[in-house]
Amino acid sequence: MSVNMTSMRLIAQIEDCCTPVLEAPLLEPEAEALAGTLKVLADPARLRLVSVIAAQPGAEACVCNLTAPLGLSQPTVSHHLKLLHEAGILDREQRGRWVYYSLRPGALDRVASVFQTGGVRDG
Amino acid sequence: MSVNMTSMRLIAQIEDCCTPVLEAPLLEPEAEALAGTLKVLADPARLRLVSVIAAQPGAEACVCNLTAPLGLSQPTVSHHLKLLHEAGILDREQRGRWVYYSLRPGALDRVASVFQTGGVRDG
DNA sequence: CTTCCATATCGACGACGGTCGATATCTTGA
DNA sequence: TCAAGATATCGACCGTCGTCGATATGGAAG
Repeated sequence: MSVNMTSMRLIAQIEDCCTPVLEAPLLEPEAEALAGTLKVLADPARLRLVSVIAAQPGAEACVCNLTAPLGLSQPTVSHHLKLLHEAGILDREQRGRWVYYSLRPGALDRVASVFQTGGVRDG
Repeated sequence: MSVNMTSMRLIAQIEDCCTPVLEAPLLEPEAEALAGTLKVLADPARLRLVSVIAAQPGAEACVCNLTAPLGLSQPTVSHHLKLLHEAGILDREQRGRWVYYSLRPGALDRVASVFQTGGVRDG
C-alpha cells in the first residue's frame, strides 16, 4: 500500500543506476542505486522471466503464459514481474483482462555498459 | 574450514555464469549460476570495493587500505572480499603480511556480455 | 620462541527476500 | 447487476545476508 505517484520516485529506476564501476570510485548513493537494480536481476526466477519473455514471439508475454514454464504460483510470478517493472527492466501493458510484459528497449544494455571496461585493452 | 580443493568447485565461478540472457530461455541451472554471480555484485559495499580497487594505482589494494574508505569493520571487508574472490571477480595475492586484491582481467566484461543484445538494433 | 600485526574465521543478531494460500481488484460478457 | 476469469495485494513463514565484536591464524621481526 501507499505506493502511489510520489513514492514512485523512491523506487530505483534503471536510469539512475548506470555509473560505470571502473571509471572512478563509486559513492555510496551511486553504489546503492546500482545494487538495487542488480538485486532485481540477481534472482533465478526473474532472470528466467526476462529470458522467457524475450524469447516469445513479439518479445512479450502475459502472466498466464509465464507461470507454467517457471513452475511458480501466479502470485509469485506477479510479484517478480512487478519488481522487474519497477526497476525499469520490463514494460507493462494491459489489454483486456490480460497484462503483457515486454523487455524495455535498451534496459539490459544499460546494465551491461556499467561493467564494460572503458576502452582499456585488457581490463 | 573444509573449503579445500574439492569443495572449491561448488562455489559459483564467473566462468559458469555467462549464458546470454536474451538468446534463449534460461534453464534453471543456468539461471541459478548467473544469479549467484549477480548476487555477489548486487551489494553496495562490494560494488564500492570493486571500484575502489580498480581506481588504485596498480589496480590493486590490500585490506588495510579498504576499511577506511568503505567505513566498514575489517571482518566485514574481509568477508566481502572473500565473496568477490570466490566468485572469480577479484584475484588474491599474499605478499608478506599483507593480502592484495585486484580485479581479475575480463571478469566484469564477461558479466556485461551476458546482458548485451546479440546484434539486434535496439533490444 | 615470543611478540606484533594483518587478515580470516566464528557466532550471533537483526533485517531483508522468496514463496505460498487466501483474498481483493479489475475487466469482460451475459 | 451479476458471474467468471486474469492479475494484484495481503499476511505469514522461513531461509538468507550484512554487520559486528571476539577470537583464531599466519607471517615477520626481534
